[in-house]
Amino acid sequence: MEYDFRKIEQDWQKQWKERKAYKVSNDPAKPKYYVLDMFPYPSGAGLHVGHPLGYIASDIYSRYKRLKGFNVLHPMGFDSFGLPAEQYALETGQHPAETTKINIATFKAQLDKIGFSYDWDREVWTSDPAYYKWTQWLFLQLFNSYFCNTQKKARPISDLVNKYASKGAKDFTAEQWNAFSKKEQEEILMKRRLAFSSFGEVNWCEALGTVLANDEVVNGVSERGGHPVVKKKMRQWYLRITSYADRLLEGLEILDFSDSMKEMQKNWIGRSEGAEMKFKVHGSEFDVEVYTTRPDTIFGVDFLVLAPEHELVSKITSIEQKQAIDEYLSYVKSRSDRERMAEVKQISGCFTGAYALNPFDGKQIPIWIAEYVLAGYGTGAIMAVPCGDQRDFLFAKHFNIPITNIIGSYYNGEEANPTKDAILENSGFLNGLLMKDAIAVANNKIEELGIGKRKVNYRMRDAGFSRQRYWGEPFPIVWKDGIAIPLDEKDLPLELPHVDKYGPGPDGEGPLANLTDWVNVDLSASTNQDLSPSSSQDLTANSNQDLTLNPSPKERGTEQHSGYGYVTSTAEEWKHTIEFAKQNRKDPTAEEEMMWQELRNRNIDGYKFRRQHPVEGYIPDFVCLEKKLIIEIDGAYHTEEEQKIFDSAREKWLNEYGYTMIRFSNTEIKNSLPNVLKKITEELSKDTDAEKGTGSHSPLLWKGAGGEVKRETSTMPGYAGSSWYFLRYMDPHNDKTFCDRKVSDYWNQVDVYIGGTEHAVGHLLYSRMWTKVMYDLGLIGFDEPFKKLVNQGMIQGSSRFVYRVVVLHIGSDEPEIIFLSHNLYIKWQNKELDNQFLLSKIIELDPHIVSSENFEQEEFMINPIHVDVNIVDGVELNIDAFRNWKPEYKEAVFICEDGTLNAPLSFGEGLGVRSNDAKYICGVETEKMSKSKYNTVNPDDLVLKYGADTFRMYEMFLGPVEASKPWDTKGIEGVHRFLRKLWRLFNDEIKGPVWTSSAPSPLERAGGEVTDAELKVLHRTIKRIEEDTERFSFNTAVSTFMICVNELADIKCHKKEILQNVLILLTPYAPHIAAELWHQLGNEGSVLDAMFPAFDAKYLVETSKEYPVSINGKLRTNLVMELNASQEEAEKLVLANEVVQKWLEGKQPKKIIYVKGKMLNVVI
RNA sequence: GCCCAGAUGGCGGAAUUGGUAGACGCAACAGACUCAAAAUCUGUCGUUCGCAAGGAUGUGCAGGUUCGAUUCCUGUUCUGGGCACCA
Repeated sequence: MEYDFRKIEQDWQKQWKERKAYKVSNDPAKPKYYVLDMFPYPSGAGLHVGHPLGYIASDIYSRYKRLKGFNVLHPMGFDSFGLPAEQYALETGQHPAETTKINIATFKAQLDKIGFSYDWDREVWTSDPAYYKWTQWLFLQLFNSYFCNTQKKARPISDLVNKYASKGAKDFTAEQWNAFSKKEQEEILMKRRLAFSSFGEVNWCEALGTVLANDEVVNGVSERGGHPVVKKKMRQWYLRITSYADRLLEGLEILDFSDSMKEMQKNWIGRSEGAEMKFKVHGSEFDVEVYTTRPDTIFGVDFLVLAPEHELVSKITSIEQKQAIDEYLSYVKSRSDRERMAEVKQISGCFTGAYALNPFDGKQIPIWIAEYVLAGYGTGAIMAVPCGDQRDFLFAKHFNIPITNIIGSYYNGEEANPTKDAILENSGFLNGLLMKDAIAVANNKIEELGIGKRKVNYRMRDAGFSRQRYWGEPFPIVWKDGIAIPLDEKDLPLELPHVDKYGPGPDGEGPLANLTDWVNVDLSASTNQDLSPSSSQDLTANSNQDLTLNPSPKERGTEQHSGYGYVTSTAEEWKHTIEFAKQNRKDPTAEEEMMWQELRNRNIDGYKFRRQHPVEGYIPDFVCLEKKLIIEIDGAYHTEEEQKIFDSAREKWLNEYGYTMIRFSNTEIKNSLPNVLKKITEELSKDTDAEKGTGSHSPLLWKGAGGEVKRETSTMPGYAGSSWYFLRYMDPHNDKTFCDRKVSDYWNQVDVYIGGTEHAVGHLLYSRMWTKVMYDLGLIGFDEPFKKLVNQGMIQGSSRFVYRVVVLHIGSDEPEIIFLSHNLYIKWQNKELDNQFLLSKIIELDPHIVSSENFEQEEFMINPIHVDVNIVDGVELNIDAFRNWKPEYKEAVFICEDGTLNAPLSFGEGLGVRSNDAKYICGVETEKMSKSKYNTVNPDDLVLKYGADTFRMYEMFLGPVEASKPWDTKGIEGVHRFLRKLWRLFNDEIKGPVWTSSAPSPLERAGGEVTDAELKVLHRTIKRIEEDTERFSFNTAVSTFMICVNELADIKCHKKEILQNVLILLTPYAPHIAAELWHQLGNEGSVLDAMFPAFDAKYLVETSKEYPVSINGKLRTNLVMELNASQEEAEKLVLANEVVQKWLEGKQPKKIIYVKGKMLNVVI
């Protein structure tokens, strides 16, 4: 009987499905074990052999745990929101929901063929509304929580509100709090929420009108189209992960993650201890605050460096340096942080013309700006100590800044020395101190003088949580009066509306912004009638403050508000504003009217202006929204001192939102209108909207500021759904809560989590943070999601090449398509093979070609071309398959390894294969697996050809799970042979089963009593398989199985008592064949639930051993003796040994080392 | 640039606390069976000297510790991975 794996696998898969063999119940009576894979993103390309590696490993482990008696949760689902589906939709117009569905179906079909033990009843998709309802709900928990710095944990924001209302805070009293407008209160609360909204920089591409991900930006231009990309500030959502920095760091210590993984996370969090310190700017009111980890070097500071984006840059730059600084800023603008970090060696910077004063000795220190200082870290400014920091050193050298040496001979003038072991010199009160000790002394002094304080900094920043994209979870947030209001829980899920176009919305918003009907929330339709933040209902928001609202020049009042002059924020105020705007339009001054006629009629440079159009709570005279240019005409109303203050406050406010303001006097309008228009044109041509300033127009605040209720149009990023999915598997169908607490208490942490290293800092950190928040809020009972993490390595592609010979300027019309075999190509490259050889081959192919006179002068080029790895057997090309591969290769001619030609029959006789040795050998290179390199291998093909069991075992046999390795299909035969050999222990391929249930007794069936030798093989195998499986060493486990089967075959063991135990061991690895043979043996129950055989050491006990005997550490011979021989006995035997005697040459050994059970070493 | 991991035959890899380097498999070679092929089985298989017995040498490179180092230490070269809008 043959091993018909196709039938066997189909039958068993069908049976398991029908019997729900993988159904998992939440059974608290049994011990639990949770094995989880990182769920895949269902890409359109389907699976290649690299994907299942981790899945097979986890499947083996969970099946193994099941045999060990655990209730094993081993689910699978899909991370089905994401950019590729949206990109595909943009290109093809197909809705992501549709393509996602199709892709998932393909994935599942492919996975099922491999025979995984998933309970598909627990499948989750992140893009399923029933799932993302709870993603949105959890987002709201984050939104409604803050991080309590005393308790170091998340608490409901209502606690904070109560505290503010009763006790106030550092910056305000309870009375002040209660007097704040609702908007002011909300702004303060927003600064504490764990999910919060704020302005942040994004990669903005003007040409595409959209925000781009970092990897969509290459060298400052968009990956698609190559359009310029700049940094732009936009309102974004964030998670306050920085609050959890310390806990995320501490948590690592108890986790069973690889060191490199922990290191990556530590590095990412990037905790550093240091001090913040203020330097006075000479002759100005400003201070530069720097962050340093080395306050001990304070007397070595030779200059300060600000990040180019630092807010002080414009304020302290001297008139002489202004142009240089502006030029430098525009150079910096288009470069991303990553580029800036990548090109550290390129030194650039610019002197601001300003000087700071060293707080200790009053020394004047030049202030520079340079891109090596990043705005986002520390204070965005550093004190540069060239003798101690290499970057500062190079900078100083490059710009000829004198260097102060404070470390004596430790500094050699050639490079900086970051030592902490030097005794300080030239360092005022720190002189004579060891640097290490001086740090604390300096810190104390800084704090004592009140010029700074100790400060812990983190490289990690708060996690950007919004994307201006379509295919993600919509935020359960609406905006009203500039306040973010969460939807009520009963309005969840907020379903992603259907769109027809996937292009960006206006002003850099996502595609959802195009859906006007969806964005504008109809209040009457909402169940959340009052639309107030649910957790701050006890807010005694004082929104009816007696503010004079008119922001127009004419009736501007005198009260200040928010420190900016007037801000229109409440609906009530907004109504007034709009009324005023209308009024103003009807009642323009003569100058305004003149200006309007020009602006409207001229339509300057194609830009459209509006007059009396409300912007950010103000009504400017004229505004070009596209360019964010505001034109104000100073009328008779702007003479008073107070008005001037308001004007500047207003300008400041508007600048923060990215607006530029130019002012003209009425006289200018009347007398020199052409000049005015020229100025406007200049202003318009200056720089684009996007390149402008650090502030920016905020579409969201803007849209929601008008009293209307507008939906948030951003969507959540990919990691939103994946941050908590491991909990949903536990209780996937619960529509009352995200996961019942009882259920999560039972399944608890994921015991083993398997996935790639690419998620080391993204998904894993976010997921850990969410878990901690959920724990703090009492939603779950553990604060780390994954107990143990196993990283599967990448499987690389193994590319194959053919070498095409190209003859330049050949006389013939149609050049022949000729390929040169690999080793000949190498010889040709090394000039060991000349063109004459190639020539002779071409002449052999087509004698007529000789007529071409200049032929001997022709030049040759040989191009390596990727060839489909699937039509290459090892390195030998399947020539016929190649000719059929692509139409242009139909008539391909090969110069084979032995130099003979292989041409298609149509070329005439004598040009076919000349000998058996005429093989075409391909070149090999290891590269990333990708379609374009024709090196992908589809698991389906392999399963079809060899079966799922072979495929599973072969993937494991390739090498350690954690290691990256190239795929090579060739070796799969060996594993397949092993399974067939196993099969033959049970079945004679001709005579049929070795063992049949009709035979009278087990002993007769298989030839007698079980022998010690057989038991020894079995128990050694049990021991090794158990150990190897436990430590995820699946490759050695497979080899153990091979050894076991080889040995059983050698001793001709066909006994049920032995073999059925082997089958149980094998079940996790090759479930189908194990089930089939288990069944053939006449066993009743399922092998899936068999009991893992117990290892008994007594079968492995040995009494004697063949000890290796070394002389001076070099192995010379072996010696059989009692395993537990004493030192004396051993020495006696060793000295009596012939070989040892020979090496001793009559001398006495200096020493005889005897390690019991290991070896013997004679030292001469 | 910074951080991390790795380097063992023709190839994938094994060697679990320092103790017989190369398990297991692929490829290759020789042989058996066969008209032949496939399948299967047997043997050889790091390099090198030698008819052999047996030696020398060998885990990226250069050193060190040790009776003994793939394993520990120092330096060095190379390769792979990561460095926040990625599946």
